[in-house]
Amino acid sequence: MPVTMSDIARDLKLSVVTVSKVLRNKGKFSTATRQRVLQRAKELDYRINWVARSLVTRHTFTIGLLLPDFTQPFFAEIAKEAADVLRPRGYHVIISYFEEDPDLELSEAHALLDRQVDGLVIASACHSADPGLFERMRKGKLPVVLIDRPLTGAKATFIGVDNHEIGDLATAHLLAQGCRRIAHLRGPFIPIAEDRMSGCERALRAHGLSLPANQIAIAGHAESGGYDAMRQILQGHPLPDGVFCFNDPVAMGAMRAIFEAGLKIPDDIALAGAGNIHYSALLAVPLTSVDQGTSETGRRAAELLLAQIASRRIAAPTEVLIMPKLIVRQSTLRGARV
Amino acid sequence: MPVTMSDIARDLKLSVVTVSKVLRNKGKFSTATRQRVLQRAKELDYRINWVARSLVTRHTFTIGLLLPDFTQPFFAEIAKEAADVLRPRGYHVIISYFEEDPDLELSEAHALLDRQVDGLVIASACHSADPGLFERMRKGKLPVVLIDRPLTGAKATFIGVDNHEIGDLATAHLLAQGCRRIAHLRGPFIPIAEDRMSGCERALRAHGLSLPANQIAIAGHAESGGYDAMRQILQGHPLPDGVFCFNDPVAMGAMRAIFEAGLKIPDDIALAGAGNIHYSALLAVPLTSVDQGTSETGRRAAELLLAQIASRRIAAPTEVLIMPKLIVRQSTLRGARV
DNA sequence: AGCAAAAAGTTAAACGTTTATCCTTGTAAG
DNA sequence: CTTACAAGGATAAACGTTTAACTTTTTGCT
Repeated sequence: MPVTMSDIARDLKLSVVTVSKVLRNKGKFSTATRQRVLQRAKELDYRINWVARSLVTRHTFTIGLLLPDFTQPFFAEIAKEAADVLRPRGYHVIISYFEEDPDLELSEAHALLDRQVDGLVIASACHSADPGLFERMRKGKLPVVLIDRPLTGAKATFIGVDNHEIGDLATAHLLAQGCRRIAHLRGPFIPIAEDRMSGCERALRAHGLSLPANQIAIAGHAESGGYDAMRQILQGHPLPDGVFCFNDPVAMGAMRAIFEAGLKIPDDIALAGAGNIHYSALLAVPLTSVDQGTSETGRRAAELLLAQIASRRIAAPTEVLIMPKLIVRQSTLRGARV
Repeated sequence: MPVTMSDIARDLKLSVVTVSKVLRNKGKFSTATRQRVLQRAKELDYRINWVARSLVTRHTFTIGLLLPDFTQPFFAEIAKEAADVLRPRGYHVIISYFEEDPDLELSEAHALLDRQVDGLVIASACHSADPGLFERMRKGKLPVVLIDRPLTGAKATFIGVDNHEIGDLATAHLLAQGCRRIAHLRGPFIPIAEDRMSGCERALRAHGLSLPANQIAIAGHAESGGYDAMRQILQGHPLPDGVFCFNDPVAMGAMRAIFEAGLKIPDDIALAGAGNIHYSALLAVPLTSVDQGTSETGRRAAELLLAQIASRRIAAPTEVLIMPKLIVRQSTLRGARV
């Protein structure tokens, strides 16, 4: 029913090939036929069928974006920045999220490949690369960029933040603010959470302190987890005077728990998060956070992917580490008291 | 290079058609060949090529989602809920955002059609439907669901919230809390913003009050606009004792401006927003907001679209109006003082 | 045994493009 | 006046499926 090239060709008594060449402006044809084709195309409101074109060119101009959860501001911004880079080059983004479920992640990844995406950006929930998936991508010479969370065993380009440094920066700042009993609400059991925690420990050791097991609670990555974990810490004793949280949503949950306990931030407990999401500045107490260069991550991931696609070969796996920046706000500002 | 059906067919000395039928489990074949095909497919790690299938079936199992900005929590949640409904049915979502730019919106809409999406969900920035676009969709019998923002002149299913009621609910609540000088930080010049404002006026009239022009400021839809608009109101006189904001981000900006002016919420000024976004509960003063049923919107939009696709015809344009709910939090709680 | 119908496949064509190769014609150089 | 080559275009095949129509073999029933 929709207008096709052969409609134009028939009307103009030309071959489809000539029409195709004119519309792509490739090959030889007279300016006369060029005009006729273009005009007829406009009259009929011709639109190319990308499915048909993709089948023969083996190029869909489509990128798969596989994220744990795009209602998290961090990932939403990644998606936006990536789309920003991709769109001017004619690419569209197929988005897929897997709610931190490794099985779903795997099946969605395959589904995106089945749709013949030209490349994949993945922020994985898995610890290690699935051999089947990566074998398939290798065979298909499909460009991949991993973001945020590296995948052990994956020979792929990775771009993320230095998570060690995040833990170190935040903790060192808490120490500089005079905190001496520091607790950590840790993330899930994935490398980036381990790194943030060990960065925290590194900073403590540098001050001759340590992170005792009873000052660590498992919060996961969401607000509710932060709330629960903080309540757990508040049961314990002695109470911490500074808390470093895996990320900002966790810190928000912690904030809620601290308020409920009738304590003050930062006076009783100083609170630091990570991620520097948009709303961190607007919270009950504006939240000190470690910025992880979200927009740069999304942007560069897209650029690296496009570069791989353009070069028609899989790049030697590179690792881009973005340096985090501490953003100090009220939640940790209690004036240094050595 | 990738494995195709003809690879399987060749190995098994069958025709491609038989392989195709087995893999789709459609048509007649013996259980013996069924086994052989399935096993060979597994051995070769065969994956269907959706581009090829789509070309002949004219069905891509792909839905276009056209949003103003998916870093806004409201739209991110819409996207998530829609994807949640769509995925179990085998659909994927191509996401596209246009930063409130009508030209970009139009070209993106056409680009999605060029990719042969099976349906479109649009939260438009335009006031009225583009005849060209809607003509194309009508001709192609392409299902569309408009969400959040209706489009005058568009004969399409619409699902959104009763914006009149939002303004009414919030304002009536402010009045019930004893506010008597109510200001409004209005959104952009689009129908939903007009409705929220006129709902606000309706509630005021019901109390024999009005919304004077100097108590209205244009905030747009973002935090920064809310900040500027509130500062403008704070220049004026008399100061309001209650403010209804177009949405929550605007209210957050207003909150910032009010604090900067050294005023207290809700004692000096009560503040109400709309949208009830996730972080509203975690702000400096937890924000009273009007919930607009975001997740229901996304979910039902997807369901309505799937229903249209299944029925193979464009539904008679229906309008689904979701009733908003007032969520009272601290930012307006000052105890009734008649 | 005879016949219809079902079962199990096959062949041909189509979906809407692009790519590669081939065929005319006109023109300029030798 | 050839010859060669370029310009402008056409034809054939391919991309990987599905659909429709057709053939052959088997089964069931009387």
